[in-house]
Amino acid sequence: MAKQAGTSGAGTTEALPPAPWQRTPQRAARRRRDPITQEAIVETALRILDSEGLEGLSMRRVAEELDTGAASLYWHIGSKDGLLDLLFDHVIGEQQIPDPDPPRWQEQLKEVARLQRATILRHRDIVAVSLGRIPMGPNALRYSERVLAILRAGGVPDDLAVSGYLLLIAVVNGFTLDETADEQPGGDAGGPSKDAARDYIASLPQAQFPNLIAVAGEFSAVDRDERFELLLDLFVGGLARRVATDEYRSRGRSK
Amino acid sequence: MAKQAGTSGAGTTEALPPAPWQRTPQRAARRRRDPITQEAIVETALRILDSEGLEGLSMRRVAEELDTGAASLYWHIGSKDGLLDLLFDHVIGEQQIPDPDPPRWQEQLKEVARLQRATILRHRDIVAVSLGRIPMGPNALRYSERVLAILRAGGVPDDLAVSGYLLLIAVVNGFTLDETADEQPGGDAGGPSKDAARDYIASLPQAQFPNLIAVAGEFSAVDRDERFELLLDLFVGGLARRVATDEYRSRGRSK
DNA sequence: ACCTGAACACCGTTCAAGT
DNA sequence: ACCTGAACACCGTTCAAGT
Repeated sequence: MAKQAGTSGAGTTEALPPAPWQRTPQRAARRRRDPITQEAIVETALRILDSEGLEGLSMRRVAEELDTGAASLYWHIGSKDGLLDLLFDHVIGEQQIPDPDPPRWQEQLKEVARLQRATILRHRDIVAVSLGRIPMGPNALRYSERVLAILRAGGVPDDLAVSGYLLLIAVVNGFTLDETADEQPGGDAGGPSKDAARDYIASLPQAQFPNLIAVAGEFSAVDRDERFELLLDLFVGGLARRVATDEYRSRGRSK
Repeated sequence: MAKQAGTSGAGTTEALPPAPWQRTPQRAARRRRDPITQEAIVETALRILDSEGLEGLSMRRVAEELDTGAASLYWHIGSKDGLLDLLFDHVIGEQQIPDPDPPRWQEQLKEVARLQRATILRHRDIVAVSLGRIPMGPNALRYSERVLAILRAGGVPDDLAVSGYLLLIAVVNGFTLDETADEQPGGDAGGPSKDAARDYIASLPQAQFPNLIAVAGEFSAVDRDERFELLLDLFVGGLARRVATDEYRSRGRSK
């Protein structure tokens, strides 16, 4: 709580070399280096998001990590909301979408979905950041381009390609949103909530909740990876069948 | 910005009857009545959520609407987070799930999804509230019970019923989450972002974004209701086919 | 061109004190 | 049992001022 000299202080110690007996706090080597680029701000923000969650991500916290005051950030980014825009696009850029391999478009689409899920699980609170944001940054555009390439190369007609693309990312978002709600606490070992929920359901009045009680065991029986694959099967399978149906219909009509 | 006398004031006007020439601000009649029940707090919070969004929903704002200070709320609710729990469950309670009609289970499941979407669109920011929350309140349990009843009465085996139920609400959440991102501004007439996005995409370098540009028109062509119905078809259709497959497989194995 | 300290108008929450 | 004012430790953002 007390101010540590030379850590977040006023800069009066700048000219002094570090006294050799002071235990240097690990990253002290950076010390007033790299002149606060926009990129450095985004990377710092992402690190804080991962380690402390969206709650812990404040301008003051980012600034502290960069050895400055919060006000200094506003020359590089317009606002916290603007920073979150950059953060969102940065994370989208982490996904490496493969080149189209037409006969494998269904499997490739599933790969895209698995990649999205993995990215969200790696940066759990990013889905909260994405909430009110339309993905329109440079990385988001490249991402869209490459996913659409897979669908169109696979022979999916344009209207279904767009709807399928938009629905897929929305659906994966929904799944992981639900999934990340389960274990909020940062370093909590084991999950009390999953089994606790099952026990709680089992203790409910039988007369009022016959169905819920009957299936209580199933809530924790299927694991999440399996459930995710089921979702992909339902969705991508349905999309493929739709493509086939439309092809059949338009062939029948034109010939 | 200036304080209006007698509207959010300190309560010194309590004994005075309302002067007949003052235009009474519609609900001024309440005036220091009902002794701040938990329910009143929740309802006030929901009204603020709807009119001003989650951003505008602060303890102080809720208290103001109830003619008190923020501190007074803490005797009735544990914390703001606790209030959001109550708010979430309250909104879930708005959904009226029909009694099972076994042969119509697929259509009924779609109805459940449409109801969920309508509820979210009626309280747009509720999806942000639901973010880290596991639906375990009394209304959520009743809701789960009734949806599961529809699935099981329809002959869906327990494991698929649970997965199907969980996936459906997640998927609808994802869809509406995406949908509500488009027009954030409160009373904005017309949507600039939809067409603006299309125009922006059209202005991109052809060489880098051939697919995105080719389908630019499709982004705004299909309307949201239609896209939502497509999602329901893909999902519920897929689930039904899965049920049939499993039935066939288990019959084949046992006989 | 880039950074800073101090201030403004907010937050959620606590706590001693009132009735 | 219920409510209150004042305070605490935070926010995002602005702005005059420094180099």
